[in-house]
Amino acid sequence: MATKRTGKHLTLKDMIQGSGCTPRTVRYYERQGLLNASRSSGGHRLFDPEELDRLNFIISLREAGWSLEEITALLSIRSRANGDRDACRELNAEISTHIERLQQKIAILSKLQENLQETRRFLTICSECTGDGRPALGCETCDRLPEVQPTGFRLTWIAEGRAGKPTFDDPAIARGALAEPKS
Amino acid sequence: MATKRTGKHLTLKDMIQGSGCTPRTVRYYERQGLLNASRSSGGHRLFDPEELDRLNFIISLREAGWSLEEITALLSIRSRANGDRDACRELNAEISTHIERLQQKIAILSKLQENLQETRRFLTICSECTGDGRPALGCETCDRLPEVQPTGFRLTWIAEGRAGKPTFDDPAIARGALAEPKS
DNA sequence: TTGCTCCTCACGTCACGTGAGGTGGC
DNA sequence: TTGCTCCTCACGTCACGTGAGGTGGC
Repeated sequence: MATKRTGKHLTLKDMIQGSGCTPRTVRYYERQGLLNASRSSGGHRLFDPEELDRLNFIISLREAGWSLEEITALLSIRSRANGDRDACRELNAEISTHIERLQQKIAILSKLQENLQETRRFLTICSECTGDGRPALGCETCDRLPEVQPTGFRLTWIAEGRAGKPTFDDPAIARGALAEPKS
Repeated sequence: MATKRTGKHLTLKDMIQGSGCTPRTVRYYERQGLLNASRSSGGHRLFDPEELDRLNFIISLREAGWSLEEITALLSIRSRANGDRDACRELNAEISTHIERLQQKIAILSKLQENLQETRRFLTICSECTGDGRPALGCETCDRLPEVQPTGFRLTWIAEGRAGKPTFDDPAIARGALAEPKS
């Protein structure tokens, strides 16, 4: 990486390139006190290299759903505590609850992932649909589909496809009473 | 679950209890067209049981970082497409990119989780700190800590603990020139 | 000197939160 | 009738986005 340096400092651009976030976000975090920056003679922000690690840490905590206020609190535990013994205990407790929340979130996302993968598998069945064995009222009782269906499939496909309209453009269906204008 | 029913419909309360979100969120989603509701004679919202599944699906997609606009688009692909053949292809593609994004996000959160778990392990070392072998300027060069440290630890502990102040309340340190008022 | 980047207002937006004041329904 | 829940404004907030108009620095 060709990180342009002003002395040993990073510019706004370095921060952007090293984190993938927007300039606005970096400026915002600095104003909120989450990042520290000195200024060049022309007023440009100059960041200590460590601030990039800090930025990336903040970004992943944000991704995990933490608010900026919670992140600020986490980062300032040691400097605001009554001595290091307390700080160590407090930080340990705080991080433990963060880990728990994180595990719950990962569990939710993993479930969603399975749901979507199953949905895709079901759509593969539908992509080979010929219209045979499917009643005129839609896919709801199609005998090519397993009875137990993932929510994603039910909500994006089954529920959106009823209202009595024919589904695939199979001639046997298109000839029926419910034929619709085709594109 | 004692879901109170008005006929076969769910009330706002049922939706709240079945999803864990706030009333405001349910109302907001309905106004945005993400949920459907009929009304009782007194103007209270009545939801079809399927709307609760829809709500929970929306919530997990939100948790995964999707915008309401993206969710709306995903849910309406079939009803807005030029026929089901197209809809099936489009939905499949859309879900595939969603799965990819989701996997990336899960990877980021898993890394963060490891980072925090490692940080906690390091803090355990610090909780047994006696002050021996640690220089007066802080923990930066403490020989009880491995050289390679997780970012979480460096940012919440090391970086917040320098500025030349003594760290643990060890008498040998407290006697030094940099002693601070203790609580 | 030219380009690209940076700067600060200042208003906009997304996804809700939070009262304020009034009504529904067991 | 009493309590609890529901309703609709309407303004607030969090974490930024998006120009507008002007300057810095290789």
